Amino acid sequence: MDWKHIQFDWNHARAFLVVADEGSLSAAGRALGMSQPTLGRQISGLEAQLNVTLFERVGKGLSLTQSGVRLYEYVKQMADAANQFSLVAQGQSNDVSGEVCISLTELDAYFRFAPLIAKFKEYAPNIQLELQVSNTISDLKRREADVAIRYQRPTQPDLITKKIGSEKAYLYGHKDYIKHFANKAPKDVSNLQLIGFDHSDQMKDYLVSMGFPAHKDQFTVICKNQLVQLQMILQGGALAFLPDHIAAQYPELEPAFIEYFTPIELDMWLVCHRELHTSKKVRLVFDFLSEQLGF
Amino acid sequence: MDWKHIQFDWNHARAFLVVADEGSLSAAGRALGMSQPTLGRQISGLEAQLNVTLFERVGKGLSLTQSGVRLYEYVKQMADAANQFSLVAQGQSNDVSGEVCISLTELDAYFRFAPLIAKFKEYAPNIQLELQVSNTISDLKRREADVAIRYQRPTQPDLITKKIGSEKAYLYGHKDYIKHFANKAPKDVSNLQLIGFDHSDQMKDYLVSMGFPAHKDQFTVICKNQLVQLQMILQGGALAFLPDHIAAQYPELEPAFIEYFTPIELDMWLVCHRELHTSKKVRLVFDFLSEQLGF
DNA sequence: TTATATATATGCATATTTGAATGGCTGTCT
DNA sequence: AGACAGCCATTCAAATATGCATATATATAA
Repeated sequence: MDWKHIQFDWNHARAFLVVADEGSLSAAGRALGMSQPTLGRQISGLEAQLNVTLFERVGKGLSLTQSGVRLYEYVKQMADAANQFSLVAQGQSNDVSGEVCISLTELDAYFRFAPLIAKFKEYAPNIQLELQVSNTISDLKRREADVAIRYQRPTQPDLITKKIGSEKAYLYGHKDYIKHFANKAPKDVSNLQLIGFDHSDQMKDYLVSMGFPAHKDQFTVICKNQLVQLQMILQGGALAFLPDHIAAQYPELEPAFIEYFTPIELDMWLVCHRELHTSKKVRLVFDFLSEQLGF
Repeated sequence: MDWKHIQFDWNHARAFLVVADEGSLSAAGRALGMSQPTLGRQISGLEAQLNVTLFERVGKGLSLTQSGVRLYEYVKQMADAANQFSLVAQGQSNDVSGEVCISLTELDAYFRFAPLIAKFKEYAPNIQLELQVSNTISDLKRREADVAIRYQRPTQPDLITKKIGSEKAYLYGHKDYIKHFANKAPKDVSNLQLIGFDHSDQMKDYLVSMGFPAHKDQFTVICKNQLVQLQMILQGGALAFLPDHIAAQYPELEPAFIEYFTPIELDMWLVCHRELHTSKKVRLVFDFLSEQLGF
């Protein structure tokens, strides 16, 4: 390997980037927590070492020369890599260790989080995760979980929330079952079997509001566990609500009465205690989920 | 902009890279022109700052930890960008200025070099180029040119040579002209008109060796200037040798007797005085041409 | 085992880099 | 015009990083 081309002072390169972005030595100094003379000397040093004039000193502030503009691109690349480096280093950091508890739904745990665990292990090898898989909303205030994925915007003011996505839910069923009432309107279909979420009338009322004369008797099964619901509709013989990104993974599933319904729109929120957000390990998990699950 | 993630010491990151590549602090010190204790302290400093153990001290030499392996990728990226930075900086350098004389053929000047001048201006704004366009081989020893593109390997020992490509030359002509003797063998075509390069019998002898009974009388025009030759065969009525990459730019040109000839193979050499190669400006031009025209 | 070569770690004198203070310059607002 | 705010350059003492000399550890080979 030939190292002679990387022998210039890399910290000076960083100074160059920040000064170019901030527009002045003073501003760069503030942004970087260094003094203005230091930045000035670093820039001069780099210019001397490279024999290139990077800035034109023009009264108030500096401005990049043409050479500076051309070189900017490459320090930018260095900084991007440095950023990644730092980010990954944070995860590998020895003092980021311990357990973090995540509350999420069965569907998210199964379909969204499970594929990420290998990546997470690389990202933060010293953190152990506890998954609290349920559809009941855990109480972050009582520390039932450190981070939660929710489908309703939390109202408590002392929580940090971040919208990380949105999805649509349709009424899905096995295509063989749906075939029986293809082209029919919901009101013309009798004896349709539904799988309900709980004993509340929420789902029934929603269907009725869409012009579907649903009745309590049609709820063959009531089950909060969405994975079980999914398994049931895969067997055919009943319909249930399912987010479309999950139904898309099963070619045998099809939406029912798609032209009669407006889908249920659900926003996906990442939630965390305000004070926990200052904890390195929790923050790391929060950021990881936000980055991996986000838009 | 948020700079807090790039606040670690970038020079320490470089130390990390070199130590990882060289396998030991001492080797890295030698490679980098620094002392072994310095490298050692830089690595320790980085480890302390990131709170990550990068190396395992294992008797003789160090070896990367798992965290080190993961982070290596990113310092590598930093170094790649740093390399680019340095390379471009060299071109922008104020002390790389002056005139450099390039000797090349008309075809290369016209077709290969002309498209590069804007890029070269960016690459080295302070260098002025003089092009010596001719097909006679300039004498680099007498400083008739600083850099030359040649199609014969130079034999003088005090020249730096680098093979930067190879091309094939066929006998080309306008397709309307070639139509007249389509499917005929060269020996069955009488009165074919050729454009010769000089008064030597080189071209004639080559054609004869290929089973083409060429005769001196058939050389309508003798002209060393290849651009003029090209212009003439574009008018139709004669054939001339032309590198295929140039003929490819003119759809109206077609190779003649392609199945009866093995093409002339030409290697393209970049040549430069051995002592001139230590001159920054000449070296820069040499490297630029090598990179831009090379394979 | 012992000698050797090569590695890392440490103490210390020296060289370099840094920040606070200061002065000078430029553009802006009243 | 004059006061002011914001910037860069310089000075100098203090903090920091560096290299040399050297002590120590570990493989390899006689």
